Amino acid sequence: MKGLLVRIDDYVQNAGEAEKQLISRLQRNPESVLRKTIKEIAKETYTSPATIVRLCKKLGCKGYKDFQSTLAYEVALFRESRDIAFQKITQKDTVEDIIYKVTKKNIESLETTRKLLEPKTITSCVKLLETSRTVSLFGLGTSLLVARDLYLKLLRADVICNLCDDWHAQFLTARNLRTGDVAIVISYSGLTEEMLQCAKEAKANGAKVIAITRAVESKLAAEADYVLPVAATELIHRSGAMSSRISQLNVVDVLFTAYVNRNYEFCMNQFGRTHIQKDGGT
Amino acid sequence: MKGLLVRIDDYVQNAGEAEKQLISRLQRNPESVLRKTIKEIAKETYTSPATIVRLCKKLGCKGYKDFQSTLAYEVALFRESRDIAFQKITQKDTVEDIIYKVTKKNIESLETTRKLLEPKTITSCVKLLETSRTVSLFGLGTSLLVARDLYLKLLRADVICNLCDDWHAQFLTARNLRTGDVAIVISYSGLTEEMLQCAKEAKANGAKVIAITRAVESKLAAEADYVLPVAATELIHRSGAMSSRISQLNVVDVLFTAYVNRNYEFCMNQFGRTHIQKDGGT
DNA sequence: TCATATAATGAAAATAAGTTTCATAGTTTT
DNA sequence: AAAACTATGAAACTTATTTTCATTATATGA
Repeated sequence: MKGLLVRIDDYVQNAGEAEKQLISRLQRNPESVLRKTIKEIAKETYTSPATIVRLCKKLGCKGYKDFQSTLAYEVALFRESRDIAFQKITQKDTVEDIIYKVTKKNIESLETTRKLLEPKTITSCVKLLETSRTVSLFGLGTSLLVARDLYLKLLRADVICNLCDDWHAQFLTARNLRTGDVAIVISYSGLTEEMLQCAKEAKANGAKVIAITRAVESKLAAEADYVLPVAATELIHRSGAMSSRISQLNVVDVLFTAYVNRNYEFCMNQFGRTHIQKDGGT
Repeated sequence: MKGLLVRIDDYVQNAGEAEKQLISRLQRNPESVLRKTIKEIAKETYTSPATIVRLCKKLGCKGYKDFQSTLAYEVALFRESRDIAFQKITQKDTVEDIIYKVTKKNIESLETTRKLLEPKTITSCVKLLETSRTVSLFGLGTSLLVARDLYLKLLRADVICNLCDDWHAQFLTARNLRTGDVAIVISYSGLTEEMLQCAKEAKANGAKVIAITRAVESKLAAEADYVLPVAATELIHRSGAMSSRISQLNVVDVLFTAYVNRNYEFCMNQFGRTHIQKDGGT
């Protein structure tokens, strides 16, 4: 079920005069509604309790009380997510502050990335992975680390894949692609010239291009067949620590998990074969 | 003001018999209280509406209604943060579920890692980085990606550092360490034999060892001079997607940001010199 | 021990809140 | 222009919450 405030917004167009008054009041300050009785709201908006109850029902609630508690829930979540809003790190910050702020920023970035991801796009990408002849990965700098992470995962699932460390080799890989291949190009900014070239080359050769990049101002996004967006975060600090790679890894997790879930039997069998026995992990 | 549930818990000791009944009911399932009337709760607990209202007032609310909405707010926040833990990914999950659950799991892992990090340890590690002759990084598999991330950061800050891709070369590096050097060993499980060997070798040669590893069952933690713990998460899925590397990156962010903050002028100057101009990022 | 003060509690009255019904006025359809 | 429909608020009705007050249990001190 959609959020209540969204439903209110959707309903405006069908609303009568009194209802519009009400909705305007609700939207102006949803939070204060929680502390008011139905009569008070009726008085404020020059409407009647009956109209209010009717509106609540139209919005899918059982009545005014139900409406209030649904709204309370929503407002609580909203407030929580605003809280997170970024506080810059300054030189005055203690180490304790830094731990808190850096982590918060990374969490915020994950939350935002989650909201950007569209299930349909993920599904399309998973299908592409299933049917592709080969999967080639592209990335430089920090994004190369993300590419490597995905590479390790795909390897375990026995997806035929390819990743070169340096750009020249990556470009050659792009040159050799053909119809039926998939290129996954990773670049946070979406502006790295080398990556754009790889994407164009891949496309020109008939391969499908999946980009893992920020949504805004990304030339790469414009080139790609499918875009898996990550939150456009600033630097955490002028230090250059950035949340983008964490969001990118989250996208990789989602994509790969979705892939495994659709190819469960096969993948589980593969994981059994590729599990490194000697220790518990890395 | 403390949370309502905390206040309830504080009050138990002063509570009368009927109130104890009530409190026990409230604590057992706070959420369901939101959907019940005062009479229903009274009946359930063999008490009376009067007693309930009195309790609400003792807890700092204006009455039962006020109590309910305060509780609603709290439950909403609580649910949002607790929800996370128990949800395993199953084959029935839709892609939408996967996006949600994977992200939540990663966020949970960051939250937990934040709680584990001790400011004092970070401070000690930063001091070590400042005074060390060289910093060598150790990691394999996924943890090698984390090591590379830290390597890229240290490079930019002009910290003399060292990272080899393969284990043999890493081991040789450990052999060559001496007093005044720092080894940062990254291993999620803390059980990887190769990493243990590197840590032991480094220590034997007089170098200080910082471990980025999970706190529990980690042999590496026992070897290290300083432990930067990450949350001990399970796999997100049998797929092998794991939150640990994201938590490890978060630790790297914290450590590096703290380092930069203590060496601000110098680092900013360096960043100016090492900034790659041609594009906005990777 | 027993009277008395004190605190805890529930029944029931009083108040307040929310919901439904119904009449009316305005609007659209035929 | 009549009929049907829609939106609305007043008022009746139902339900929920709060307060009052009498009762019971418990502790205190003579």
